[in-house]
Amino acid sequence: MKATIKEVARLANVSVATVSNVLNQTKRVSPETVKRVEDAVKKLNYQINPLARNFRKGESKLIGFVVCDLSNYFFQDIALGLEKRLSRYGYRPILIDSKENKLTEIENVRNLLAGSIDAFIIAPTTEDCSYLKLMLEQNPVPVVFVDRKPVGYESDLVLSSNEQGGYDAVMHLISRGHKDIAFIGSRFDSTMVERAAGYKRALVESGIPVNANYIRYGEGLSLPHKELRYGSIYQHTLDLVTNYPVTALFVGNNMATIGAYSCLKEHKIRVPEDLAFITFDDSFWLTLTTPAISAIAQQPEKIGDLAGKMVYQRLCDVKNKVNREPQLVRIDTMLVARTSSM
Amino acid sequence: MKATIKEVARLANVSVATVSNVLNQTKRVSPETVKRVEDAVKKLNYQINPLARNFRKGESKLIGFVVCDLSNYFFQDIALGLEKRLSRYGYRPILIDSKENKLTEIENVRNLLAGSIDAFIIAPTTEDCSYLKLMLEQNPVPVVFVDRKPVGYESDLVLSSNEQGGYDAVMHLISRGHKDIAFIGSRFDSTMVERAAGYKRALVESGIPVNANYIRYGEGLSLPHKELRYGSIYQHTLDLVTNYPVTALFVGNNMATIGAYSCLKEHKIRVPEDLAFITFDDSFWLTLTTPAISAIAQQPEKIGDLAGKMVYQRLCDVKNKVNREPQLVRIDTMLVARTSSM
DNA sequence: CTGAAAGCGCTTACAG
DNA sequence: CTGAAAGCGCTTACAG
Repeated sequence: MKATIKEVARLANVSVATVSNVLNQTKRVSPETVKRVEDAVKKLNYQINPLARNFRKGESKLIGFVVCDLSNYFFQDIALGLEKRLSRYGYRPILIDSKENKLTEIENVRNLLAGSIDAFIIAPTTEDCSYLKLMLEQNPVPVVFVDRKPVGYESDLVLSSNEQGGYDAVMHLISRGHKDIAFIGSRFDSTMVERAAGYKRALVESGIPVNANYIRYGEGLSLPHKELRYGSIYQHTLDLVTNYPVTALFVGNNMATIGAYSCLKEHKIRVPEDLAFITFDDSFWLTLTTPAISAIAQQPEKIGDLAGKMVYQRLCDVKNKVNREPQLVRIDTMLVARTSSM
Repeated sequence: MKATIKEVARLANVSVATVSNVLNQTKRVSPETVKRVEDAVKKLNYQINPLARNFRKGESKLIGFVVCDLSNYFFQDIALGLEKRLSRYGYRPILIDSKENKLTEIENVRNLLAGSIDAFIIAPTTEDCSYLKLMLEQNPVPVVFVDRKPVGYESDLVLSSNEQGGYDAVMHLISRGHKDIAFIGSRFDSTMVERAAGYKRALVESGIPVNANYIRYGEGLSLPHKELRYGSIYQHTLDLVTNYPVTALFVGNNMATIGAYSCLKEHKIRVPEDLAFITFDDSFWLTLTTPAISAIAQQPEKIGDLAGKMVYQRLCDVKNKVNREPQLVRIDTMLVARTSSM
């Protein structure tokens, strides 16, 4: 059925070693021999058997992308960038959803590891990633983290400029005359804390006192989009607009915006007249709402691209027995001002 | 470093064949021997090397999901259902984006095939899938199609009840008193034609003449969400509301709705007062617009789940040398009426 | 019920 | 520059 390297060798009248060397350009082979081999390959329509090669080389060419919440399209966009980059190197990502559940994440990593993955890219569900120490001890593979900063496991890391993004969002609101500005993060984690830090810096620099009541965090559950709208973000939003004189709201990510904006809509809070609104994460539907929603745009595809680059570098380092310090890279964000904050 | 089956055999004082048989339950082994093997496995923390096993068995446990347009979240939701189902069988999907380009699709299939994929699930970019005949000739693997009906290659197929969904959408509009109802499909393909057929049946059954000017198709390009809004769908929408006395619009899918709804918003067409609106595909953001948008909901996760089931069945059939006719399965849709059509 | 052995299709020191 | 040969870690007839 499918030709093997042996048959190519026979037809070309050379050894399998030579065929392999021609195919992989691992050794110099005389031009005439190369020609004979290539002709035989063409004639037999030979294609290398990757199963055999991977087995032999002890690699799978698969990279596990373990995502805290795949229903968040932000991560799917990261996956797009990742796939594009990895395919250039002959690698493929395996996507797997942790559903914001630490145990699921650990189970996923364990499964992938047992399935002979070559490396990991992880958007962790919680900060504590010390479990990786034990799991990767016997079987060390490179890890690159994205979007959320891990604790307990030192490795490469790609993050957005969260603090600066938060700062830009709030400076924008302040420039529009707002002073009573609230922040709602989707959950209490390093990423949201960074965005809140930018929020605070903008206030402090502008001489506006920071009011602890104005800073909220949700639970960051992985819920179907439909249920999101009645979760804690919705409640925080309602509480803020009902019981506090806030005139502007900065929401920490796209998922939280679903809850917050649903609340404003249902309670007929006029945006921006009653409440100016801006979110982290740009999405196509932010222009289809009335009014269109302002955002601090992240660059998820770029994050994925870079993570792919970095993990490949590590893979090369392993082969070349090079040792480098873990790296932290930040990706810029950009203010996109729309009617909701104008 | 990592223990092999040989070491387990030595420690348990049995042959590697016996260890393999215990591990895979391929043969009866005496309880005492089983115990000895299991103890050895535990002691050495042995894990089977999937690379070796896959090579030996000639399978990769990977299934290629070749998607016409991954930026359409509908397909990402299918992927979610697919992944869940396949993981039960020990398989994993490899996602790959054809970007609505036939050549890219063919190239993707070729690449995956060279990468030793065990089967395909394909959402084809165009109807003509005859290229598969040649490519799978030397290396036949099961194929299941989803969402779009192929021509030139007979295989299993999972589709939504498009005709019925279109019918339901339009009957809903008619029940609200509309007679001048337009349809815009994202592109001219079998799926959109089916939805248009439901549209026509509803009109005919209600004694409303079918007006050819009211039926439009876009180009179905894979564009970034932001550019979609100024494509042909936008133009068709503008033409319809400007030059024809239409009072209701039925849009063929979620992507087209981005273009159509952007147009209505920009031209301040009041929905539903000036124009009632309903789309195919439900999405979370349809409730965040003003007004909320009615939809014929598909069940993408269920489609993915079923496609996974069917492809697995085929894989089993191949092993058991069973031959079955290609199967076509339809998944129900559901009317979700919101303010845009009320 | 158990084991010895062949072999899947490659890659890679090693020898010449 | 080329080839003979070992071997990666399994599974699977086959023999007993």
